Amino acid sequence: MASIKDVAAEAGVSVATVSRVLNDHPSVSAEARARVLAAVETLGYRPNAVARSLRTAQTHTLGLVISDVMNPYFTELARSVEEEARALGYSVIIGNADERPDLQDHHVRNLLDRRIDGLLVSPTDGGSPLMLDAVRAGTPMVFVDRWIPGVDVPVVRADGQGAVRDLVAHLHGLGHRRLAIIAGPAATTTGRERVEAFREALGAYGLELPDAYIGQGDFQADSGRRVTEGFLDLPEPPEVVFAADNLMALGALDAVRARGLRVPDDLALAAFDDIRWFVHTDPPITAIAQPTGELGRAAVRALVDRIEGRPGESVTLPARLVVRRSCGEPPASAEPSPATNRSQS
Amino acid sequence: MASIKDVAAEAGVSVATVSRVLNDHPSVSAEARARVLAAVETLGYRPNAVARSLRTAQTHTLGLVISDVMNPYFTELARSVEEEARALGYSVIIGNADERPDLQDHHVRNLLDRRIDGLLVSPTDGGSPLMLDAVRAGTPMVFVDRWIPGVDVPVVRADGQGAVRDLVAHLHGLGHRRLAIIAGPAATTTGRERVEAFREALGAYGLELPDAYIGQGDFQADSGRRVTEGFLDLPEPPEVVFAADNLMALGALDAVRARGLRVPDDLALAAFDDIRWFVHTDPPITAIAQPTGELGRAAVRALVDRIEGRPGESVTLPARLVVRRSCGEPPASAEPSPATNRSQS
DNA sequence: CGCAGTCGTGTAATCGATTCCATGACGATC
DNA sequence: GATCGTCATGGAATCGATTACACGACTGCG
Repeated sequence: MASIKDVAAEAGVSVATVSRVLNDHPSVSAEARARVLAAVETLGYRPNAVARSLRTAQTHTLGLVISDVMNPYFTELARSVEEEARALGYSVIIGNADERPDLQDHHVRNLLDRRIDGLLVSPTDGGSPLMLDAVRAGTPMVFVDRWIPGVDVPVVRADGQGAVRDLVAHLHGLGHRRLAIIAGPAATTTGRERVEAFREALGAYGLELPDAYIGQGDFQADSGRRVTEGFLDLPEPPEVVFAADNLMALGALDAVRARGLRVPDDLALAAFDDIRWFVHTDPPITAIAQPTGELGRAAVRALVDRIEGRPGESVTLPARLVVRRSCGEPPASAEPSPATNRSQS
Repeated sequence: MASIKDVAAEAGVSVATVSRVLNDHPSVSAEARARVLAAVETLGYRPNAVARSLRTAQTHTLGLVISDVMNPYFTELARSVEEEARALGYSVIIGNADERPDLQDHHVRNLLDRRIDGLLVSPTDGGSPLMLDAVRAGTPMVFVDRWIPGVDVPVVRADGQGAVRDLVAHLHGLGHRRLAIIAGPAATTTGRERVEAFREALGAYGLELPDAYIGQGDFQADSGRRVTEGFLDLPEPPEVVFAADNLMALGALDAVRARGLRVPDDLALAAFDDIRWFVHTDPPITAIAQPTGELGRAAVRALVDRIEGRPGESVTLPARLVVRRSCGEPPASAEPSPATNRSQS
């Protein structure tokens, strides 16, 4: 593979001149520039990003450590992150933590070793020493979706409180009184917050959220199945299950189906995070939709701001309720088109 | 950030000794080793992967250029690729081509500039000059899922022919005679092959595949919707639509639903690529399942073989039919459990 | 006791870029 | 015509690692 020296030799100039042409520095004669460009062309030369990064101490790369790529919500987040980053001249390296703190640390370490310019994290736990060290060392960082309390890092996330209130209003209106939730890991902010928002919304209707109706999940389908089975085995099972993410909703659906029961007749179901397939499930699933693409883009902008020395601020966007049929009688009118979901709030 | 020089100074040895300790080279005294490790500890030193890569001309990184991350099939592929690569001591950088040749080239160029050790590609088109140049230049490469004919690169893929035959047998047995397909782009091997396999399987039953029953899709949901609408507008619409990937099946479902029609009564539906949600759609969708995880792992092994100087061979694994209810009367027995899908062949 | 071989260590070259500094040519100004 | 500034260019240092080579100390053997 041709190096800058080869180009310099071919063009009959010094490496300094080649470098200047490549970085279009003003003081290069038109003639030298032409000769260099011709040499670049004939040799098929491409600058070595590794060498360049060593010298400039910049990689123009962002790290994205995500809780679980197989979760469509995070897949979409990753996609929007990459798009916005590309638009701003950065590449993205994704690390999939699979909801495992050890894997998360592995990826953070790997990304730091590669000297990425900044880190976007959706933390799987309450903050490992490694992550806290990275923050202390001044690594530009932004949290997205989930965050670690008490750490001075901008957070870009959706606020589900209003939507959860809308959901509970909807459920209450359908006559449901025994409402249960499949929570995410207590170590995550979203795991805790969604339970709190739910409890608070129930309180407004004078309803309780007993411990037996709080199932401990881990944001994976299997835990949704397991928790739902537990709910169904209760002497007084809930009438509604609210899954704190879409994968646990899938598991809940599996569990209900395995018992030969039906949604919503035997058990109503709602989920946090809307995905395209929810329109076509049996029945279509009522969900709380996050502005995922906008979150990803805002997170990248905040991170790049930090990297380039600007403040980089936190952003909170509202989530919204999308009513379908999984909680009971269909809404007044069907969704106008399969492509767009109707919001009720 | 501390460098190897700082460690050397702290430990009172030369940088060479530090490097030897770090790469556990045999000839270092126990005492020097201890002092170096202590210094590494107190400084929180981590080797700079950029500098190391420059010197060793190895990045221990694989590039994965994938057609579309939002497609669950590719998401799963990416996940298994990363897992196997990690097990073999490599990291993976993913580039999402979004089915766009220009984006694909962008990512290939970017990865090449970063001097990745090898490239895993699921080509979106018939092979850009850039990609062909990379092959010619000797970049270790392996194609996965799709490939470019006439290029000497190992291919790891699933063979769907048997499963497509099984599917057509199933459809024929249900009494369907007018079968249509939503094809993928003709520039991709999977786009062409699936049509050919379908045509051939139909032939075995004396059935034709008229041009009107071949819809041109692009592996994205919108095209599935558009093509299905076209089919439904035909004077003699097909009885079955076979979508060449799961996203186009989603689009087909949208289209059928928008007309107020039902699957399978008004139009039967089958898809290439099985995903977890197909169990819970209305109705559950009959699909051809690829051994996705095994494909990803095999592809990484082949690529790493190439990188480390071993041959690196092509692998073809069989896909299998998973019968559900989207084509007509349910199979003899229901799926035994939601977690495992029953194969019929 | 002397010589060869082994072992631990340091010096310095190297990877491929960027960039500071020096130099020479040339034009403008007084 | 001397002086100064600008411009194009090249030489060399530098980033942070790895590694070939040299060297001194020590061991073992004849």
